[in-house]
Amino acid sequence: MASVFTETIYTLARKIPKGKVATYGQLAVLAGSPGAARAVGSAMRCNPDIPRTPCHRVVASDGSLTGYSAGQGISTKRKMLIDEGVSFKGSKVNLKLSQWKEGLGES
DNA sequence: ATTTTGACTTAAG
DNA sequence: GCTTAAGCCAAAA
Repeated sequence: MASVFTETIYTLARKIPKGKVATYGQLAVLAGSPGAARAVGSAMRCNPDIPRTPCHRVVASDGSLTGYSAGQGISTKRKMLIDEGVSFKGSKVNLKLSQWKEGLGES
């Protein structure tokens, strides 16, 4: 572990509902440090628990699947997202339909 | 404590 | 549309 910031990133990642994805920048804001998108990715790289921290639900601001060295890498990550019901736009995630919105649903 | 790197993001060419 | 450059934040060396 590195710090509470990293821990917050993992917590937020777990809060992402199935079939939805969040961007690094979004998690950074939710973590309390907007602009720390890089730090978020760095923290994810140190991801200690894959099933506990669905880093595959975290994508770039453009919906592009970056990083991820597990399995077949991007291919596996994309497959997992599709399996969860995430809408895809070619090789990228259709953020317009599947980007997670924290707490969206209240009137 | 300082320097380097990195799963990012936005702007410009 | 794709590539290159600069900016930002945090962790690791």
